[in-house]
Amino acid sequence: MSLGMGLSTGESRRLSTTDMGNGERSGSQGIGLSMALPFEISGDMTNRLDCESPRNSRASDSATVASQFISLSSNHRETSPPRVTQQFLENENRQPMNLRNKTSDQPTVVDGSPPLTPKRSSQIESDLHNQLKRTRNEMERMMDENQQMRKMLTLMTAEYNALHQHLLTAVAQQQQQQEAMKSMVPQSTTPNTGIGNGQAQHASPQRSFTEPSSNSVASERSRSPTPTGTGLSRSPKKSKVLSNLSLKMEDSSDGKIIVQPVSTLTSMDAAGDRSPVNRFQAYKEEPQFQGASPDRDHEFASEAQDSGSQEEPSVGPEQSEQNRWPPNKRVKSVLQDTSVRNARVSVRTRTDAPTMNDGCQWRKYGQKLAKGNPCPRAYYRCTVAPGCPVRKQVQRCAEDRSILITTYEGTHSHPLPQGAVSMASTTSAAAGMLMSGSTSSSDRVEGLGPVENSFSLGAHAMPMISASAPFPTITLDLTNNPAASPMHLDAANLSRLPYSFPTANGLQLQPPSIMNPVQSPYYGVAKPTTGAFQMYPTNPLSLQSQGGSVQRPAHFFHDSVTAATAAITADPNFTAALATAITSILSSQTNGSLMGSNPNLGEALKGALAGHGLQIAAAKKDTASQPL
DNA sequence: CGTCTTTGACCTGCGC
DNA sequence: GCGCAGGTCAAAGACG
Repeated sequence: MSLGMGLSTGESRRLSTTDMGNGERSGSQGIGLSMALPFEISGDMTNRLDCESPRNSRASDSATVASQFISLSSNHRETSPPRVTQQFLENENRQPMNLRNKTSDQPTVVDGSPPLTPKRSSQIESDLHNQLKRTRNEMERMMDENQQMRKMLTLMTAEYNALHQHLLTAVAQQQQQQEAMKSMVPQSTTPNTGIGNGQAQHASPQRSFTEPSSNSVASERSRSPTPTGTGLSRSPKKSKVLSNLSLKMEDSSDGKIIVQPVSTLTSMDAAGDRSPVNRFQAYKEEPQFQGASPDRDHEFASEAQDSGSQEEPSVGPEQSEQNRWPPNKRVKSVLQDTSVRNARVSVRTRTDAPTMNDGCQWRKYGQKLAKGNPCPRAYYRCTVAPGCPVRKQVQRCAEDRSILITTYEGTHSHPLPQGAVSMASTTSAAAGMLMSGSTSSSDRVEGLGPVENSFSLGAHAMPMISASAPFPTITLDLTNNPAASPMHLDAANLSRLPYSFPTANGLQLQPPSIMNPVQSPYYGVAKPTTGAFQMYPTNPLSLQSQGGSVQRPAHFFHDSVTAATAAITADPNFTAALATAITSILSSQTNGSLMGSNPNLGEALKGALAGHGLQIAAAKKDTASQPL
């Protein structure tokens, strides 16, 4: 910002004073200050003339003032309008001289000079009268100038304020971008957001946004007697290194972070034939950020040498690299930002089964009694692939023990089994949306305290983004579907569900054709408020947070489709998640599920989405999908 | 015998 | 610094 823009009146005074040369400042501080600021000139001069002229019309003073003003004006020609200065100089030079002549005459009377004749006296009187008249005119003109200057000052002040606001806004935006970048940097290296069936891509060593795709050494340890050495121990050093790593990546990023949904393919074979999973990928516009970052790789490689764990022959290079990382450290150090690390997707289902059959294989590695819940919490690790970092926690709801709460965390580093794709893609989309967090406008969730990555939630908002934990959690509540209670929820059944997809924006998502406020567990009304959405629940039972501590009133808000449409189209993250969820639904077409029984539904959905600029990825899991 | 589960101990972060 | 709670480890036992 230039100096002129940032100058308030006070600053002008200060800077102008310091701008002055020493000579000018030494003898005329008071005047100098007023002279230095062009906007103050008229007022000060008016006062000075008003006071000094009648009372003490000493020519020397006036001459001094004039000379001072000359010197000061020459020092502030940038800020003093030349026209005013020039006029003032002319008048000022003229006046003192006249006054001096007049005053110099007075002593002659006292000193016994020749007495004034009446003619001369009247002449002097008329001169004085003229002088007074001229001075008054000058004063009026100066006052006009003063007014104009003040107007200018007002305008400049307004301009300054506007620019200042711009500056503040720009700074705030820059900070937000940096924050977003911070949270997106891990994603940029890990397109496999959430628990989707993303497979590590060779082109870009990837790490989960929740944890950096560790090949769980601990898991390997349990299977192999080979000691993994000191690398397994929790080491603060690694945390610091990785913390620096994040910063490093951030610092080196000058370009613009782009967050966009990316639909990639995962493969069951080595070539990479993958099922469609919608993922949010933040990447730099610079190509190197889409791939491996040399610096990052170097960091990882050097650290990996320290850990000294073994490399799984069957896994890819990036995975083997990850193998060398103690899983705990990767979770807690790479992702220093709480909005980035440990994003979770919680699925609430009503089932009697001990765990939800989501198509994956899990190995229980721990059980703990959590406070406030008599039901123990079980910890599972994905065992589909040896190094898969995905973990899940299974716990029954304290209030309703028929409800099973399954919380997923991490990214599968392997192709998912056929039956796990639907769940994975859904939770992946939810996690991706959660991590995108673009519409965060509220820091608090009702009754849940501060949220790192919460979303717009009004007084009656539904905290589907759970903030009870220090990790951002998105909850997919599937408990209120009558058909789902009780039911054994497997992947196929999940696909058949009339989707109740509470998004990170708090907008309940359901396929349009089944979005029925009566039948559906939720009826979400999207309200585009300041770029975010508010969700108004209709069924309190469906609103149990994971902690079960939030009681929310049931409200029916039958808003217009227009509002929902506007809300949907306003948020690219939501649209992406919407497309993903629907894609997941459509993918079940091949299984003869909901969509299969309603062949027109798919086309209707596609048409509806196309109307919003969305495309539906290929439904078949083994075929390539199109980017959303 | 290999794999999985159980469970007490340990580690870490956080609040006071 | 201490205690608490969540999360993880890893030895021991169970099971096929």
